[in-house]
Amino acid sequence: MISETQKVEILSRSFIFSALTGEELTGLARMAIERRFTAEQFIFIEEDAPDWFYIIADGKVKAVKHTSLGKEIIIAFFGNGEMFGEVAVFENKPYPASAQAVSETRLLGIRREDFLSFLVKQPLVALGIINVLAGRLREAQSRLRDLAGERVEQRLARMLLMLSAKLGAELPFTRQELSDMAGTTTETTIRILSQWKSRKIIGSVRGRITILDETKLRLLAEGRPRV
Amino acid sequence: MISETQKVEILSRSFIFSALTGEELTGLARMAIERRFTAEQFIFIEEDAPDWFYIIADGKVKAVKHTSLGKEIIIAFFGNGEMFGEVAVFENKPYPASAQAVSETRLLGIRREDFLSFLVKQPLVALGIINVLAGRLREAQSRLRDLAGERVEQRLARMLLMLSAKLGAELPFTRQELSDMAGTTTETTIRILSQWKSRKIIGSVRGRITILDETKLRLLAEGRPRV
DNA sequence: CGCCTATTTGAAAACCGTCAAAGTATGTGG
DNA sequence: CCACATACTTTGACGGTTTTCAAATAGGCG
Repeated sequence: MISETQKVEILSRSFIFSALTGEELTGLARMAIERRFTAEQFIFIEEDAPDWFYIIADGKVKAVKHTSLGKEIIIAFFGNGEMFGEVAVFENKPYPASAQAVSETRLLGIRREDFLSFLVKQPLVALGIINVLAGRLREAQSRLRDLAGERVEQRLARMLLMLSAKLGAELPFTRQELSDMAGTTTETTIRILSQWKSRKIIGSVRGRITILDETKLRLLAEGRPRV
Repeated sequence: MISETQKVEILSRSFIFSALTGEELTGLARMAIERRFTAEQFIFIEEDAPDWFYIIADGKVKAVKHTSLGKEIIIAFFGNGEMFGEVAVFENKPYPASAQAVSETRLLGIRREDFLSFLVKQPLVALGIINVLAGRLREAQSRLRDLAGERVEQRLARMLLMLSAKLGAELPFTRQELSDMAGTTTETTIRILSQWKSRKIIGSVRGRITILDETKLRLLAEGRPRV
């Protein structure tokens, strides 16, 4: 169990609540409950009822969908201070994807109705949410373009660049995860990354990839032949 | 030139403004100007400055992006009463895609700053926008999964089902447009649609596709072999 | 040390894109 | 009303990219 003060502290680190006063944050904190998950544990499953809106206090969560043959596709990763589950909550429809903890994770959960009634009184928070949703749509559209029209090598290069823009040059992902994000297979990802590794474009150790030569990666992302 | 009353009438047909009073609509109408476009004409181009937010009064608009080799990818279609350009406007970053009129189109355009200052005073409109953005994210995520993991035949089936859920069984698209949405080529689309046509799953005449057997299409979308 | 997961490599085949050419509607102007 | 231009549709053959299947290696943790 954590204190109200700690909840306020966690909420205040989230972009969408940055405009709130201490008092408003306290009001929000009173609606929030803490939930803990271990690595691999599911927070909700696609098609579940949209009862909870979440903010990550500490940890990492992935949103996944599955193809008709059961292949996992990673839709997004979320880290500290980020919200998720919002699409379902705002539409009042089942969650469009499953949410799974990637590592030990602490969340603050707020009930759908509580959060919506809070939201109508907080136009600035609504604007912040609009901003975040717009950003996610922009990213989704970019990925749609890549998946619909680019080769695997370019998709992987773009994926690494997108991730490193958000997380830095050290990327804590396995080849499997990268494949599930780029819409390809582990084997293909390995073949391409091995090549890049021998050309000193990236470095890697088990479950961790480092971008060494961003310039060359950018050329690969643009599909210039024989970089 | 159209009258204020007509603008109010057009705005009132839009979902996001359904909560507004006549007076509020009039205020919004005063900020809006009418713009007309002929088929094929570009309303804005990817990377343009995000100066305008648009509502479609009458017509049809597509959002397109291009791959590194120049192939066109259709991100979305918008029809009467729908907004577009919002991602750029809310993030205050360049438009993430180009917007092109598909047919003769009339728009209402509102300047970014005008619209944002209107928005902070209208929490219900903000909630409506959140709702629309959430819906678009849901759709984008579903397409991401399809593009990343499903075969072309299944992608086409799903695309047709998604479009028909929105527009009805009569779909005004060419095979080229369908290909650009499903991330494939005209030839492949034709080969698959021809097969479906001979199996009476769809019908088609130049630039128009009719869904005849939705049940079978659903099975194809799920990838059941030999339906 | 031994297990489990991540990574690697190879070979064969499937899927789909590419290229080339031709057929068929629709509309236009003479 | 016909002839032509244009865009959409169709078909076939070929080949490349990527998946699939199988098996082996390597690194980290209890």
